[in-house]
Amino acid sequence: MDLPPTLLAFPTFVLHKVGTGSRRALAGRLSEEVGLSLWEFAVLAALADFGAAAQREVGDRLGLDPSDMVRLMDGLIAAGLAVRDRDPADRRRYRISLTPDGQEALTRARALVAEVERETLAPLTAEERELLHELVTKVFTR
Amino acid sequence: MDLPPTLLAFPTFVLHKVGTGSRRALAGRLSEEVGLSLWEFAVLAALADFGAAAQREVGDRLGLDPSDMVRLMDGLIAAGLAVRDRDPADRRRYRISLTPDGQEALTRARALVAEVERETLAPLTAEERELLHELVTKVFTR
DNA sequence: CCAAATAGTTGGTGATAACCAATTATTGGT
DNA sequence: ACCAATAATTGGTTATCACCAACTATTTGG
Repeated sequence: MDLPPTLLAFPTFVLHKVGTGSRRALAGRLSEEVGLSLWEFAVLAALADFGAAAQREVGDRLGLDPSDMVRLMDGLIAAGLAVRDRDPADRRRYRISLTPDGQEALTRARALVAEVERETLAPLTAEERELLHELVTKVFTR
Repeated sequence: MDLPPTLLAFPTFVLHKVGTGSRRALAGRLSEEVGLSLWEFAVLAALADFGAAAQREVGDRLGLDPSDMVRLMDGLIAAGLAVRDRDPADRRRYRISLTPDGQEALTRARALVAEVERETLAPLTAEERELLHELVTKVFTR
């Protein structure tokens, strides 16, 4: 694959290529080695970071449609990684929380993500990785 | 959308978010303002950068399946942006080349991409944009 | 109390990506 | 001359993404 200089001259083009490449690699290994999809990992991370929450709330935070959230949670619950309890104070809502298995899966996933990321960013020094992180974060939180 | 710190702590996660975000923005404006898809833009760029070539060759360079390449070229030819001539030296191959209209569309597309990119990377200084470009290029050409 | 809003669920849609197999026309190697 | 390889084409598949409408159950504001 020998891409045209015209495209490679655009930072965002290369950025997107790197982004999708690393996402693909990560999705594959996360699925194989921990049995999680990227979205499932994101939900577990949200539950760990923000604590138990309504299904809607987690979806909103991740930018996920409520209908997609239902199906995602179905999977996590079937896998025993999360539980869905009705919020007694408002019985429309659930209180989604991590099970011990979910905590453990998240821990393993986190380590794997870090590992795959180290591999992806191997061409960079530690300072460069940090710098890259800062730059994209600055763009992202525009 | 309030993403979990666990995810934001991964450079590649933020990178991917920025990549897809800018791609979405670019695809929309390129379609509206120049009438090109991103793949069509890529093909025009390849033709301009590498000169007339066989359909297969352009597809290989861009990492595009031959069957998808056929359908993409059908569109460009119908729009009058490229022409498909049989290579007289090997009549299995085409010689794909840009028409004047194709050249002109590419010029406008290039300018638009640069403009959208400036908007996307607005939070960065010129030096930071250059640095970001270098860093992602280093990762990409692992 | 009643209407409107909210949480969750179900069952979709349309776009795109990234393939793959089979076929036809043509060429190159031996 | 013949066979294998190549270029292009056709007609698919599978997965994911990012939605949307309609519905039920429940709560809240006026």
